[in-house]
Amino acid sequence: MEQGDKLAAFSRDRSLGWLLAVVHSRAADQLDERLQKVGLNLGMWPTLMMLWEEEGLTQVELASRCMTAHYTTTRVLDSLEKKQLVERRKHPTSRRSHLIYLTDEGRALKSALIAEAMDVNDSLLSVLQPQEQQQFLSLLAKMVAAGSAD
Amino acid sequence: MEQGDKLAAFSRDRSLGWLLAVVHSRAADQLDERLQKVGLNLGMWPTLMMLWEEEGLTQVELASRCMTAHYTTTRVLDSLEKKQLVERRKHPTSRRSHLIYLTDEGRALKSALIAEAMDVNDSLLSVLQPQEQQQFLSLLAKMVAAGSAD
DNA sequence: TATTGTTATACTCTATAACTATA
DNA sequence: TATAGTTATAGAGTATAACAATA
Repeated sequence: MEQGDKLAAFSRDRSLGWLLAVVHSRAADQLDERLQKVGLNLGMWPTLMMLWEEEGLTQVELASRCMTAHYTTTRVLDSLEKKQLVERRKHPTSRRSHLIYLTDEGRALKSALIAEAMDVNDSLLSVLQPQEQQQFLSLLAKMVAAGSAD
Repeated sequence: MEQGDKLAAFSRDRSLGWLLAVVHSRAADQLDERLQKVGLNLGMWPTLMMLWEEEGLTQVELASRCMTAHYTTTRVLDSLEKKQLVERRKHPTSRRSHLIYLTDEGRALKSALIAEAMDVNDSLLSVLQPQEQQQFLSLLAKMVAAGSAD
C-alpha cells in the first residue's frame, strides 16, 4: 500500500481509538450518573464489582484485578468503608495485610446496582441485532484477553 | 428470565462497560505515550484529527465535533497556537468568531501522527482475524452512529 | 437577549514519592 | 531488603459560572 493510500484509509469515524472513546465515555457517563443517585461514583465501581465476585482479597490483589494504583485502592476503600459498604479485616497470618470484605449492606446493593449496569449495557447494545451483540462482545472480550496476556 | 438468572448473566469479563474501559484505556495510553514523545498529548488529538479533516471551523463547531467543552477548546487551541501548529484567523463577517486553521507545521505533522495512530489501532486489532476486524469496527461504528442521532 | 470566546476559581483525579509497619 | 498499605504533595484535567465583546 502506498503512503497516500494508507493516509486515506484513516478516518476519524472508522478509527478504533476514536470510536472506543465515544462509546466508552457514553457508558461511563451513564453508569456514573446512576451511581451518583445512590451516593456512589464510577471510581468505586471496579472495586464493588470485584468484591461481589470474590471477597477476602488483599488490597494488592484487589488493585491488580481492578487495574488501579495501590494508593487509589486505599482511598476508594476509605470511602466505601466510611459508607459502611466494605470492611478491612485482619489477615490471619500477616499483620501488614488486610482482607477486604463487603458488609451486609454492601452485599445487599449487588442486585440493584448490577441491574443498573446491565441496563446501561443493554441500552448501548440495543442498536445491534441480538446475534450482532454476541458477536461484538465476543470480539471485544477476545481483544481484552489477548492484551492481558502481554 | 428470573431475577437470579439475570444476576448470574452478569459477569465482569462479559460486561460491555468493563471491556470498553479496558480496551479504551490501552488505546488511550498507547497513543498518549507516542504523542508525548513529540511534545503533544492526547487532549490535543481530537482537535488535530478534526482539523486535518477540515479547516476553517469556528471554535463552537470544533468543540461540538470533538465533543469537548468550549472552555476546553479554548485552552487546547491556546496550547496548539503556542506550539505554532494552529492559528486563529478573523471570521469574515463576525468579529466575535474565529476560524481555526492549521499552520504549515501543523499540516506537516499529519502523516507521521496518523501513522502512529493507525499503528496503535492495528496493534490492538491484530489479535482478531482480518474479517473479524472489519466486523468489529462496523459494529462499533454502528453503535456510535446510533447514539449520535439521539 | 443570546452567542462566541476567555478567564477565574474550585474541585476532582492522578502521579510521585516519602513514610510506617511489617515480613 | 522487600512488601503492604498510608499519606503528603503537586500536577493535570474538568466543571461552574462569571465576564467582555459582539450579534
